[in-house]
Amino acid sequence: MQKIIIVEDDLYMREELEYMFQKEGYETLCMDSFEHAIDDIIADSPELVVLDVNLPGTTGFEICRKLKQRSNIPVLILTSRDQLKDELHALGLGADEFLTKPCHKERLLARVSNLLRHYEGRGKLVGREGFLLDRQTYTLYWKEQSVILPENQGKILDMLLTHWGETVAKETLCEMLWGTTEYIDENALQVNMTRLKKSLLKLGADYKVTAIRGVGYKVEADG
Amino acid sequence: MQKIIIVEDDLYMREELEYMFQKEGYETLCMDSFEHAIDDIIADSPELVVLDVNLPGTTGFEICRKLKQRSNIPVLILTSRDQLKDELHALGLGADEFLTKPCHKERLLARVSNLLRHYEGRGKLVGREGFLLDRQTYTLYWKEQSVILPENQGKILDMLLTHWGETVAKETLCEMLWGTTEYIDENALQVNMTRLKKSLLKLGADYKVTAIRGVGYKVEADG
DNA sequence: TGAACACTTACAGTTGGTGAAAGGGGAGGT
DNA sequence: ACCTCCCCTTTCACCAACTGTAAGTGTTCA
Repeated sequence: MQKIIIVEDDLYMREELEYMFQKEGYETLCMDSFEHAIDDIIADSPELVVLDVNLPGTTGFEICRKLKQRSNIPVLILTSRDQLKDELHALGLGADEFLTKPCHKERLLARVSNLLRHYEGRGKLVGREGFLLDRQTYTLYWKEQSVILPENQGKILDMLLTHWGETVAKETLCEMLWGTTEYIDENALQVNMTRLKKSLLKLGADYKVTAIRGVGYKVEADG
Repeated sequence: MQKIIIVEDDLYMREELEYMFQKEGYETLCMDSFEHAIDDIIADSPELVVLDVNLPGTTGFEICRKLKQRSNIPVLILTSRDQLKDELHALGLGADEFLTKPCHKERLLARVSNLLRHYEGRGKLVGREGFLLDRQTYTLYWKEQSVILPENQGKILDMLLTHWGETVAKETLCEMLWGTTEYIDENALQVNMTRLKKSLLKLGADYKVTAIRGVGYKVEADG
């Protein structure tokens, strides 16, 4: 079942949305604490996030921006301010849809289903805008190009992308690839790293894999 | 450069849209004949199609429906009728965006760029909604699943999908695969067909490949 | 019933991913 | 300056997957 996370502080609105989505067959989850919203949402990896703009202590715009930096989860922004500049701002931040309250129930549901349709069938993707990896097939998408990575390179890149910004320990990578931390063949890992780097280079992507001496590896913007 | 096809019968509106898109850096192409619109659009394979609803002899809805049956090209429907039911109808037909005229220039451009962003990095896809093939990697997407097809199976399915509904001659398929019509090894084609069928079956897709005795093959809905 | 035509299976050749091994290169510390 | 880890790179042999050939079975239609 497709899961929708609703981030909204107004209780009445929240319950109305939840009822509406559940009646349509979606699984819903509401958030009323906004401190660790980003991490919570990513950990839950829903099919869609519905964000209110006016939230105590933060804004939907801010959550949207941070969320889009670290994931590819679809975002719908819902607000009572129907200013054009809000809509442009939201779309500029990477929001996928922008609707104003009050909104016809049918329109909201149609737009939600439209949004989910766009993301459906793509498998689960990780990465940033324009640099995405299909976790099922290890197909890497970059600027109109798509390349299939061999299994090991795909697994490594998957792990690195889900921990964007962090350094992933060599032990973690070895365990994921071969299921063992005891006898670690670091050489095999290095060879696969070389191959992954070569793949990224050949693709011309603006991202590269960097070694952190004595610790592990991480991905970062190139140049 | 990203190409946008504008289907609009009103000359003034057409030129205004064309000017706006060109100023923004898009390549534009206008259509004023609507008889072979579908085939022309697919042959041109633009990054986006902007459709007016009221057209002489047909409607934007009709073009959208037919286009979506045979391709995955993004469609934006632009109309002066701002009825909710039109919007629901458009989205129901598979349109990706629906806007009403008159529309703020900024809003239109923001929505267009939003739409293009969604399709970017997916490579070129053929097929129907929910049953799509990446022509670069031969990755087949079906209901949250994604599978990589071997080159030959991919090429065959690509050819069959781009000619949805039609029967593709065995000679055509052989020529595409091996570049020869003279010495046709039909057996090799049959073996690859068997393998493709098995792949589709394994995936559980609602589509199958059928042989047309003495002619060739085609894809159709299963069951 | 017979003759095309389509389907299926088995097999061997080729290609491409994989880890082992070994040598080269660079950063950091003494 | 030198030495020592650690990381990078290349080469080689093994293995899995894709491919066409071949041969045999099943199906359709006159």
